[in-house]
Amino acid sequence: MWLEIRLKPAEIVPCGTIFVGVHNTCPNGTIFVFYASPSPRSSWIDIISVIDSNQIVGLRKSRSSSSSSWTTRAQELLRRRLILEDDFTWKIPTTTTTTTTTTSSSLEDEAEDGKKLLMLRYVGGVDLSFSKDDPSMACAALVVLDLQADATLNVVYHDFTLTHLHIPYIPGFLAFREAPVLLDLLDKMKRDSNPFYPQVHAKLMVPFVGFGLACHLGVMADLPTIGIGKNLHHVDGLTQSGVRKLLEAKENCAEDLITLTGCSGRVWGAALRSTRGSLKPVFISVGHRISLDTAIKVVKLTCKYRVPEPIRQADIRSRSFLQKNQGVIKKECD
DNA sequence: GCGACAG
DNA sequence: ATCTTGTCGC
Repeated sequence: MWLEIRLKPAEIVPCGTIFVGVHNTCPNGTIFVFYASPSPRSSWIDIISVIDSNQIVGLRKSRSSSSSSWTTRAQELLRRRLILEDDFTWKIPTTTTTTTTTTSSSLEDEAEDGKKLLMLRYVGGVDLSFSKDDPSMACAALVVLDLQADATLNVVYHDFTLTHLHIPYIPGFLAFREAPVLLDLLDKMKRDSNPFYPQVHAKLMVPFVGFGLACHLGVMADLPTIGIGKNLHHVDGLTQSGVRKLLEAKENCAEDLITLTGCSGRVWGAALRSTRGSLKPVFISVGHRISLDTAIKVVKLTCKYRVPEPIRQADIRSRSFLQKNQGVIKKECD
């Protein structure tokens, strides 16, 4: 539900559009406010808390003390709930190189306290594709892959939503644009009690930054999440060319992996050359309820190609679904 | 201060 | 993100 206010040039400079409303990326008791300025650089997003119907508190984004990036109050509220350590009940399969038919490559294992530990099996992935003709039209995809012992990475579930996105892309605020429809897809799957729902022994992979989409979705859906980026969002002194240089320097090292530490000393994630042939790395960050080390292990397990398979499949399938169906949608609108 | 910036 | 053509290599 949205209230859209179009401002006249006299009211604010530069003039733009303010959206106010409830939003499924909002913590309870809060309202989403989004100002889309003609210049994306000066757009902002925030969530305000509601005291009663007439009073509101809190406003505007604030400068994060730990880095050079901007965060909103919304992101700060969600960050309080973020868990940065492993917090799940499953076990990670051994890497493919060591899976020499361990006769009982068992799907269960005994934990120290006697509890059964399930092997990680269902890994989710999400992505959005956009229409060329109508940039506001998008197809969101959720896929779940089966991470069997033979590592075939079969897609066992997929679902799509065609939608219109009224919130523009602003670096640092991607989650406000893409999280709502992805949360809907997850909710639908959970409501249906789908056996492949990536809840207990699974993960969802999404692009990231700071408190980015992966963290945002992870907290909102209460799922362990990993952030995957094909490009690096430049924060805290980190640049893609800088990372490239570091990787070149490590050219002959065994591990094609570097930790991304910003000028502030904060560790933002890792850059990994996931395929032997790829010069360009993928960028990994923790989302929710997972450590960076574990996140990297899971990414390695799901990399048939440069981009981890859950993300790749979500990307491919969302694009083809959009191309098959946007014509149908257009006809309906006539 | 300005510019850089996931998709 | 989106649009392309060809091209190289297994």
